[in-house]
Amino acid sequence: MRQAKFEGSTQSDRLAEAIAETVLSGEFQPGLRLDEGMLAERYGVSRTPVREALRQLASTGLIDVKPRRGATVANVTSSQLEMMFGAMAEIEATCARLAAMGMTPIERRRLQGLQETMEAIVLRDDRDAYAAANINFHTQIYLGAHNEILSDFATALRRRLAPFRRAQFRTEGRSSRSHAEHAAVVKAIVACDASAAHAAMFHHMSLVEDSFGQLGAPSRATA
Amino acid sequence: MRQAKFEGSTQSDRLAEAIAETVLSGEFQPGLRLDEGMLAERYGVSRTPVREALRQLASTGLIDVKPRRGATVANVTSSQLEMMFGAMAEIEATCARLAAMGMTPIERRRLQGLQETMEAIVLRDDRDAYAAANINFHTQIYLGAHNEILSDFATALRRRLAPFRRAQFRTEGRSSRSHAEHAAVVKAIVACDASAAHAAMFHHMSLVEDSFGQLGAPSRATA
DNA sequence: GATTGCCATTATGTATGCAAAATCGTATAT
DNA sequence: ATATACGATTTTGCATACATAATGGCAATC
Repeated sequence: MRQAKFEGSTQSDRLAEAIAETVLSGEFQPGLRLDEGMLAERYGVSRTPVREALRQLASTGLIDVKPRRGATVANVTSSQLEMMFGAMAEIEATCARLAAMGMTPIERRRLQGLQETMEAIVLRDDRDAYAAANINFHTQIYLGAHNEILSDFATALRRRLAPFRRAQFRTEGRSSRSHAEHAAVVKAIVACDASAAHAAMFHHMSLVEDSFGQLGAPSRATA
Repeated sequence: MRQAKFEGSTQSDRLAEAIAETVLSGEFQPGLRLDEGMLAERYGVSRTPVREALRQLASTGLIDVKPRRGATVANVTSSQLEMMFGAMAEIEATCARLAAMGMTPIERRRLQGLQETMEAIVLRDDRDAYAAANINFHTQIYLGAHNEILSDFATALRRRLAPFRRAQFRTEGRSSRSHAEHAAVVKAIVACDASAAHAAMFHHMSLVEDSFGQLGAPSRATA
C-alpha cells in the first residue's frame, strides 16, 4: 500500500489533515461516529494510522474520543462556542498589547504596509482576498507578541473557529468595517500604546463574535 | 497481559501518565531518546500503546516526536521557558480580570475563605500545605473566569511549568510574600475591580517568574 | 405490553510481524 | 588523517491478527 504523497510526513499526519478537512468541510457532521474500520477503508490504509490520526485530532478538540467507545465529531455547544470566541478575543487582545510593547520598528512598518495593502483590497471589494489578508494581519500580530506559546494557542483557536466564521466576510460591508477596526489596532501598535492596542483588538474581536450571532450550524463551505 | 489497574481507561492513557511522571520526576532527562521498544519492555506492554502514549504526550509539548526519528524528552530552552512563564502570567491575569467581572457571590466568598485558610497555613509555616493550597487558589480563579478554554490552557501551562517551580516554596519567606500578593488579587476580585485584579495577578506571576531566575535545570523532585 | 437478561455481532484495544528508513560502524579512497 | 561511501543493525511506520468490552436484537418473564 505505497502512496508516497509527501515524503517526510507519516500517513498518520496526512490522515489527520484529511480527516480534519472533511470534518471542517461539513461532510462529517457533529455527532457523527468515526468508525476506525470505515475510515481505514475510505482512505485505503489500515486501522493503525487511523487510530493515531484520531488521537491527534482529539487533542485539538475537533473530535471526541472516549475509551472503548470510539470517536465522534465534536458537538460544539453554544456555550463552548461562546467560550472559544471569548478566549480568542482575550488572547488576541493580549497579543496586540504585547505587540504594541515589543514589536520591532521593522515589524511595525510591515504591519502598516499590510494595512495599506488591505485598504486597496477593501476598495476593490475583493472579499476572498480580504479574508486571506485578514488571516495574515492577525498572524503578524501574533508574531509581534514574540511569544510562541500564545501565538500557537491563538492560531489553534482561530483554526478551530474557522468553520463558524466562513460566511462572515461575505456579508455586505463587513470588510470595510473590519478594516476600520484594524486601523485602530495598527494606530495603537505603531504608537506603542499598549492599552489602546488591547482595547482596539478586543473591540474588534467582540464585534466578530457578535456578527456571528448565536451559534447555529457551522457554514458548510467546501474546504 | 492483564493488569487491571483502572477499568475505564486504556493502557495508552495510563502509560502516558506514567511516562509523564517519569519525565517530570527527572528520571528521563531532557534530550533523552525515548525508544519505543525500551518503553514497551519497561512497562510490560507492546509497542502499540507506547506509540499512542508518546503521541499524546507530544501534543502537550512534554516530548518531541519527529517522523521516522522517534521521540525525545523535550529540551526546553531558556527562551521557551521565558515564553511559557510570560504566557502564563498573561493568561492568569486575564482569568483574574474575568473572575473580577464574572464571579458569582458564592465564588467570591469561597475565594475569600480559601485565602483565610491559607493565612493559617502561612502562620504555621507549612510549606507543603501551602503549595497544595496555592494550586487550589489559582484553580479557583481559573474556574471563576467561567471560560473552560482559558482555564484548560492555564492548567496545562501550570502543569508543564511545575518541574521548574518545585523548589520555589521551599525558599524562606516565599509563602508569606506569595500570600500577601494573593491578598491583593482577592481584594480586587471581591471588589469587582477588573483592572486591579489583572494588575495584581500579573504582578504576582511576574514575581514567580523572577524568583525562578534564569533557566537552569528543572528541580529533580521525586514525583 | 413493557422490561430485563442473555447471546450474537461489532468495534475497540493490544500484540505481533514485516518492510522501509535511519543510524552506526567500518573500510576505502583522497 | 579526514572524509566519504557502503553495509549491518536498529528503529520506526504500517498491516494484520487476536482478545475483550460494548452494542443491539431477541426471547423469556412479570
